[in-house]
Amino acid sequence: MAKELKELTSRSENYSQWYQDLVIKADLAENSAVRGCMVIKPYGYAIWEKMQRQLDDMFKETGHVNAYFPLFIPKSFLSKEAAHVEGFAKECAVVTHYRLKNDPNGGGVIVDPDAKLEEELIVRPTSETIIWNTYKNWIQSYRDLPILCNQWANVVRWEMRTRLFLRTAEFLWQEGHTAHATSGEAEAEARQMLEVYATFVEEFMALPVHKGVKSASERFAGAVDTYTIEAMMQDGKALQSGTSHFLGQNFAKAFDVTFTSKEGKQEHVWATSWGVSTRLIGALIMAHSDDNGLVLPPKLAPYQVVIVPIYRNDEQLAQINEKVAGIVKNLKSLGVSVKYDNSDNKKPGWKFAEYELKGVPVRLAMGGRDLESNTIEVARRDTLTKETRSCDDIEQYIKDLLDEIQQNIYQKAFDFREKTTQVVDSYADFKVKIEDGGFILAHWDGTAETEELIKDETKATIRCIPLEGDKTPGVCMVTGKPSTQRVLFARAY
RNA sequence: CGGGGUGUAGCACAGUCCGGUUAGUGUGCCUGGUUUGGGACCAGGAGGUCGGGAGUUCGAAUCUCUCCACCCCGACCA
Repeated sequence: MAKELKELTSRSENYSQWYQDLVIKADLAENSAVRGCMVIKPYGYAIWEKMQRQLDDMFKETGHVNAYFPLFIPKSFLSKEAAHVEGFAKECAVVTHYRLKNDPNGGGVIVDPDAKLEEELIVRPTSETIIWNTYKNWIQSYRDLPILCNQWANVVRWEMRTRLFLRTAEFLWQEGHTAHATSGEAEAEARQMLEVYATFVEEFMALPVHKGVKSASERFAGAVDTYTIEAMMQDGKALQSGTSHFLGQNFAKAFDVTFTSKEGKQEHVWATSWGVSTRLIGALIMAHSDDNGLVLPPKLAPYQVVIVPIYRNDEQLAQINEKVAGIVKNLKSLGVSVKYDNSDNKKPGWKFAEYELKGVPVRLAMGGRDLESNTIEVARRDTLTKETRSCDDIEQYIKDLLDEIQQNIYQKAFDFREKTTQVVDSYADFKVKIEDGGFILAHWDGTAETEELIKDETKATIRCIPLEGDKTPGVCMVTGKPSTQRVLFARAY
């Protein structure tokens, strides 16, 4: 079994340190020379690429197309939607000049004071404003609708405190921005994309989520309704993993985007926006990994299988190379991504530890003994178990095993979530149970005051008002006033 | 932005309180050899603006001021 990894803090010892260590040791990302901004390293970026490819396919399947809008937003645009500016103003990077010059006092380069911009540019924290300013010109008639655009981009939010993947000043994401003729159609779009996100996170990230709607105070700045998927991390804190907003006519009104309806009337356009970010990588890490390192679900692992040869001399290596080549070929033809690591500058033991740390779902090892007996050693990352099997039909076995691992990782996360979800009826009980971590289902009177009180006293927030599950009415655990259904509480990232 | 901590070789750290030879240790790296079924061993070698700047001093990794970065706990947030 794996030796205790040097320098990887255990989860029980210090969960955030474990997370931090893991991101670095598994070579996913590192802090950069720029405050709050990370360098995503090749292995981490490979995971993002897998996520992107899958999500992009799902967006295309639901009728969306990709486009690209500017990084910079004129300052005046941001202030057109009152709630929006209120929500983002405090965390915007601002471009004020367009030129540098040599310091006449010899101190390198300085900002040229003569190159001040007439109007400052905001580095986008999100693109609703620049996009709706653009859509204004694209939309005249109901025939121009719907517009179903997505963009893959980077955005900047000047956060006070950052953590690799979970919260960085710059992050990568996709943002969908759609325009519709009717409220119902926009609402359906927002709900559809929430489903797309939930499907992606559950099926590919192997992470169960609660779908729901945000309370007013947790709503996106400028939205009428914010839909969310909420996942549970191993330390008992919830992570908002994707959001889809029904924006009503707020942005259409702010940017004066109207169309002529079939009936010949001028109407404001209805909108949605929806996004997921590199934060998902943080969720992936925190949900499944263990004290030995990453555990990646096969569907998102940069490579699903790694093969390590064990040999005493060049002749034996040549024999193993030949034997493994056939297996690699067959695995690839079954659609399995595989890396054969026969590099001579690392020892097998080192490779075992390394790929375990990097979360490769299946590791195969072939040595002299296996050559003799036509066998191969199969090691699972999720259970850390090993078995020796015949090479006959090993490829199909591996393919099936990958499905099983995907399922097992999901099941483990699901069981954990269920185990850590509690139903609570009294506020006194809530205050006790919230200390256990996990989700709490409780009745709430629907007011911001009660929500605020709970947050102040317990640090727990309403993650969402679930769309599915028990809808039985009751009474608020704090005020005793009527409640239409239980809502989902947790402490959150 | 408030409180706390850290910054010395690629990485992890000691040395700082109490200023004084040539700044150490582990690991990693390079060379040679032996090894290879869970992070190998021996021998030799290279590698440092002690986070940046200013100051005190005959002398600063060490004292003072200042700036910067990172981590932890808060407030804010995807």
